Amino acid sequence: MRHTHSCGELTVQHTTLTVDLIGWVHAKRDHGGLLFIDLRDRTGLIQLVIAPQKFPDLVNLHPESVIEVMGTVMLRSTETVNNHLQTGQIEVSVEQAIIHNASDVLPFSLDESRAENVSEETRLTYRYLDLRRPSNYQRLLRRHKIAAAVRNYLNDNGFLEVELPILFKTTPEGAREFLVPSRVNPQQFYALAQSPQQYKQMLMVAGLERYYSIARCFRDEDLRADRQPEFTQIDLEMSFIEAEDIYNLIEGMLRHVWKNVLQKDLALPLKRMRFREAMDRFGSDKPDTRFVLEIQDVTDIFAHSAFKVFADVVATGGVIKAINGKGLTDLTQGELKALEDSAKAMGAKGLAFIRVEESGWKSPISKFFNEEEKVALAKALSMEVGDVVFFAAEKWERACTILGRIRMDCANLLQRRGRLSIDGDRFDLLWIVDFPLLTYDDEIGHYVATHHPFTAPVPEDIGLLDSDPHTVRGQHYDLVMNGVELGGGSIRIHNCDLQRKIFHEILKIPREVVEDRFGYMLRAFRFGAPPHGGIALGLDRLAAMLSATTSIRDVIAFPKTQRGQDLMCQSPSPASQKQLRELHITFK
RNA sequence: GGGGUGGUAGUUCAGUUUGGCUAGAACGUCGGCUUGUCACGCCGAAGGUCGCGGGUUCGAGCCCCGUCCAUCCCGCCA
Repeated sequence: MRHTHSCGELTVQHTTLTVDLIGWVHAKRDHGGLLFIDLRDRTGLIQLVIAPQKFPDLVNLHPESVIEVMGTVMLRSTETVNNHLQTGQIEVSVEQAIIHNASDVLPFSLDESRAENVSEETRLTYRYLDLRRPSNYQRLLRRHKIAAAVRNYLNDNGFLEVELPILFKTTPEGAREFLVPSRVNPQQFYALAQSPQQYKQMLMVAGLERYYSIARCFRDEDLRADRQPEFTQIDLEMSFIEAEDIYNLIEGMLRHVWKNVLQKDLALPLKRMRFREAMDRFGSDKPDTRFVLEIQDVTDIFAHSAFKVFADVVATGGVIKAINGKGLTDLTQGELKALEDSAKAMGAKGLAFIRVEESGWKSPISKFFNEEEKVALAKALSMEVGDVVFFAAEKWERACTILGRIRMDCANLLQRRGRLSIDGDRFDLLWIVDFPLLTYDDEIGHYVATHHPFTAPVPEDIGLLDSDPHTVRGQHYDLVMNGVELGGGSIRIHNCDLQRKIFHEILKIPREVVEDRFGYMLRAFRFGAPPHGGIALGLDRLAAMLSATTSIRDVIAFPKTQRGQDLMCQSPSPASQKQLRELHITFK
């Protein structure tokens, strides 16, 4: 390498030294008889002092040009020291300069305060420029450190890193897949792996005992702020273990990451919460427990109410849930409307409410309540003047999720009013456990796997598979942080007969489909399959949250837009007729 | 597949409510000046397919219909 130092590493100790630096022109200040250039590389900035008459070419350079300079490190005079700059006590007096690449005028400013506001569309089109911003570099650096800490920890705990195939086969259940036509097998397709799930289970049968990979996964579903068509999982699987072993391992791994990346101690063990409790109290299977605002069940109060709407719901097996938006009686009409829209988006018909004001309750429904009901309700929800209470009267799960959404909306409103503050570096981690193994799907008329069909039932519930399938608990666990699902895993089925029963009798997958898609797996389970289980954590989400950003696009080098396009290289793009012919693809 | 928000100069936005003069501002760019700045400063100039297509109108950035793109959410994500 030709340069002697990085820009950011220079200090007063280098004074009088002759150095060779190379980097980008971060900023240029032309004073006519004197020229300043801030030279930048990934380590930081250093001010160059230049006599413009000696280097006329430097005067007309655009920012982001790449130059190399040789010069002497000088101590700045006290009145010219810049305390905002790491290297602000020194500067380099330039004696020689080479322009390696004069930049065109930039399509947008890379100045942090301005670039933040530039549309993502523009920034993604010129992603290689956007990534030059120090904040973006820091995010990729942090992601790298997380991955490195994870690898170190797992390596030290007896894990083998194994790369598993990305070209897999289509599976009947699960997410929509990307199909890849096979040239040498006409009319046959691979599917890009949604996850290494089945391969890693085969590794356990193969006797590896402990496997991990930082695995790329592909799902052809619609995108969100925290969803990309390709994403990365910290994927691992272990043999001869129980759920407790996974909790211990992952908690240790997280502590290692927190220590190495954030220089913080993570308090262990992590809390655990049953699925049922998470739904009842927070209206979500990924509860944000950083603030209270809990949901209350008021079904009993209104079981025999004169208010027909509530009584009817209870009579048909539904529940009445309520949440107290503490101190939000100053809701504007617009905010109330927005809450109503939220509720409707979650499947509610409307959003009943009570405003608790000095003059009494203001509500479209409270006139139907009798005194006894009002007293009980006020007590159950600790209603005080200034509060607003919202209701959901629905089937249990829907009532929970509606108010779960309202809870998050209320928290946002309270934050905007400055009445609720959530510490930016607070991380509430917890395990969600005791999920139901199966969920009944009304549309198709039978049960589907709540997570995936390989999840083992809790042993003492296996007998209920035939009689009460909905009560069977799965040995599944989700890891949740600040209301975001960081990952999930389970103890797997390793018994051929049980796996077959789940496929055939419970999930009603036709016999020939099972044979075609999972036949190899069932066969493997007849040759000494060890008890095993594992987990997958979303690296993108983890990196995003540890970088204090809500969009995983911020921690992915080259993310795709909501329509799955890469704006920089313009993919996807049409294929040539020749390629299509070779792949045996014809369009009508 | 559905709903919300947005698209005006290179960038970020105002202008759309109530259709009406040559569509503005800041930053950037270009030219000039400037030896201690670090968001340098001062003077001047250029820069527009108002996303695209159609319609209404004497007249459309603004109203109507369609469409494309971005983004957020619902569905979906075993």
